[in-house]
Amino acid sequence: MRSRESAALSRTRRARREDLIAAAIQVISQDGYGAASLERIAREAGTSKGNALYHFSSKEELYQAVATTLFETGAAYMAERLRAAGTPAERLRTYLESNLRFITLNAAHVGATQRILQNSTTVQVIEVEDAAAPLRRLLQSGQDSGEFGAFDPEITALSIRAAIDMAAFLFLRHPDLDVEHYISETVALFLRAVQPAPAPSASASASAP
Amino acid sequence: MRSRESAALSRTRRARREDLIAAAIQVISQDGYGAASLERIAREAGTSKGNALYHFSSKEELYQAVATTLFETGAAYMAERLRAAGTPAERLRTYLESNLRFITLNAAHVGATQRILQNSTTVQVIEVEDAAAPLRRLLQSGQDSGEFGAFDPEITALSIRAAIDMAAFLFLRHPDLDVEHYISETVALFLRAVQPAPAPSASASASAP
Amino acid sequence: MRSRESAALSRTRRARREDLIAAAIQVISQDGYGAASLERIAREAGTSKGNALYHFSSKEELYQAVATTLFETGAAYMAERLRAAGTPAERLRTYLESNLRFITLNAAHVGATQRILQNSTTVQVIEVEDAAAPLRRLLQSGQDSGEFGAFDPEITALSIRAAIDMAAFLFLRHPDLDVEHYISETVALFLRAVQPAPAPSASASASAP
Amino acid sequence: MRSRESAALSRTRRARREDLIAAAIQVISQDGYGAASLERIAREAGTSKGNALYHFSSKEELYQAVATTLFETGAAYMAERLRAAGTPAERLRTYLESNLRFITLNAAHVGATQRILQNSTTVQVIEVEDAAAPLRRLLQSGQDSGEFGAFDPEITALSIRAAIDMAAFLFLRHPDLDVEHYISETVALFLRAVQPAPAPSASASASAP
DNA sequence: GATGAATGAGCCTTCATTCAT
DNA sequence: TATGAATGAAGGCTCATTCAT
Repeated sequence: MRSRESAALSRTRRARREDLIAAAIQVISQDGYGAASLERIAREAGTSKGNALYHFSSKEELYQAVATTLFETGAAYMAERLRAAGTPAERLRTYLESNLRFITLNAAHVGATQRILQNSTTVQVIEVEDAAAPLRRLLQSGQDSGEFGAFDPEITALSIRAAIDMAAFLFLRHPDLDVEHYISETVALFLRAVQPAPAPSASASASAP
Repeated sequence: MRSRESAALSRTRRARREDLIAAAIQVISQDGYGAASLERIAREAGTSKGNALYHFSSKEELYQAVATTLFETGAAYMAERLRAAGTPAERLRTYLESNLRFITLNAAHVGATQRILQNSTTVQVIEVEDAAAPLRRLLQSGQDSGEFGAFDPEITALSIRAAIDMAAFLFLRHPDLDVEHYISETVALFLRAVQPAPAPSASASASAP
Repeated sequence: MRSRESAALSRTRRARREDLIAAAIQVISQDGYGAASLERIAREAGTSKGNALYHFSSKEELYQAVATTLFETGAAYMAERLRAAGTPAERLRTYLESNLRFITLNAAHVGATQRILQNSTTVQVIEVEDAAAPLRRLLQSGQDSGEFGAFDPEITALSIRAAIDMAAFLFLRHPDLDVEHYISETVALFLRAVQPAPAPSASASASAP
Repeated sequence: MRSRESAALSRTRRARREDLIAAAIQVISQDGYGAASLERIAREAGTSKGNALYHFSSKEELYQAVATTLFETGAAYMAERLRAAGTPAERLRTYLESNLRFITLNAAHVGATQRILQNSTTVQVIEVEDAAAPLRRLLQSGQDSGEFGAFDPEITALSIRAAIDMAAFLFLRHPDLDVEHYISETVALFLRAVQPAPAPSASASASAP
């Protein structure tokens, strides 16, 4: 006779860890990084501080898990969307859309991880490589093909990354934001920015007759 | 004992406060917000924890002073540059240039203040208004005059602010960055982005034969 | 290591709290209110400052517990003694005797609580009502029945309370005092004081011929 | 031309000390013993912490001065009133009246001194002798002359002292108290208490038929 | 797996005291 | 005399971590 309670008690190791990761995200998002003590997080997860340290040998390790799970799910999410090749402009659109949509779906997780990475000295992201590097290569390929205009791809990549990285806090502060509108506007903004300059022909001045 | 250091001893109250503000910026920039204890900051300023609390009645007040001095100097810096009116495009250029140049000149101060505002619950910036509001109005005036294209000025303003706010950490991480190049590229990027769409001439419609 | 002290280790939460309450009483009685630091109290209880704050969330809460336990035991002690009704004189005798005897049995606890109530701004006693009120009513009932003389029951009650409240420090300073003698003398003193004035007969004026 | 300011600046040493003593009394009475820091007291006296320690070499010395001035003025006040001899009953009346009246006139000073003596380990009162001793001798002389009844003079003296010592806090808590009524009632209370037992006349024995 | 108890380090803050001016 | 500046000790409290059960 396996009671429901026994099912609850036999929670697998993984489930408990996920509870704690979710609790850490929740506490950091709600009360701030500074207020996120192990005691507080464990209580949020419905367990004890001692047990939390049974599943994660240190607080830093729990925070590392928060970051790692985010990058794993994020990478999986975007990998399938970015796989399909296309023109650089299409790939830039897909990159922005998938990034922003993933962030809107995981705003608390993203925001908490950003706080952790900002404040922790030991938590590291696996991809040590500059987060803007893939984007820079994408922009360069667009310039090589003549589809994009002339600009410093490094700096442009950084500006695009800034807009993306800001999104989590934007959505956390304004939960009622129209996500689709925000995404399409941001995509359009940067697509305009990377377009080649219009030929300085008569038609250019024609817009202000 | 230290009677020879009369110069050091005659330090006025203001000088000591400035020392402590500078030390707080330095420690936060160098060792991180979490490592910035009063003891550490006071040592960095060449004084004692007790004396630091003699000049600032609490740690929060010291942090508030870090934020306030930044906004005061920042407002003074940009006020004279933004005073001169001009076309919206010129004003956007000036806004971006003065913001970014001020940040490059005060990267540590800006970065430390951002960390403080993120982590402190009590430190407040005087201008409660949304930091993106003046920018949004600037963009709207450009649209009204027909100089700028059609886009959501709120979202565009947020993206521009994101690029600006990111700059401090960028310069802190990469002190060897070519500041002028970075500024001119960023300005050009967003000026392109707000331009009106080119007239749907033959070359433009060529993409859909 | 300490696995042999299973008795000590199995101490329940309540036992540890009682240890700390007893230690607080001991330290305050012995070294004074000002010297009673949490560190000192915890050492006296055989534990650490951190653990003391694990059992009581603040020093004030520990002090509140010192006061509360005193009033609980005191109320229980006197309730059964005062239950039995009787003439006002008998009830006054019982009130004084039970109060004073309880104090002699708990002099350190009473004295420490008085110091706490004098010095703490937050510790409160449950019975907000004036401590002299029940005594005042007792005196009034004696006057109504004619058993007591004419006097201001409020002021008399205050004087009796003063004698009672002083007792704890008296016994702490003079541990060798004859308790029973002290109690019976104090009872007799105040019983005389509340007696009706003797009839102004010849015999009364005879003492001053 | 001696301006008023110069008069203020040339305050004599004694005047400054008295200011500080008065400020200490005020702060202790108003904010409590625990809140009475040197900084707070000096500010109340209109001077600086450093200057306070110029006039009193330590905080304890200031507190000692608070106690000493009280006992000097108190002794002077009562000496002239107690000088005139009389019957023990008259002297007891005078003792109580002068004590209580002095306390009502100096309630804050008396209360502050009591707090200081309770909390300080070093402040001492000059008359180390038991404060109740003169009273005990007074009571004994009344018993020797047959004017007072049979009771333990030591314990009675302590009860009377308790009523007196409580008076300061009573008046501080209830500033609207009718002082003269309080004094006359208290005097009458203890005069009754020390009277000889009434002769076992018929009316007295009537209570035990 | 899980918990309560316990510890020790570190932090902010208060405060008496010292000292140069 | 008087003050501002500075120091160091001490206190209450938080918290990550350890451990016995």
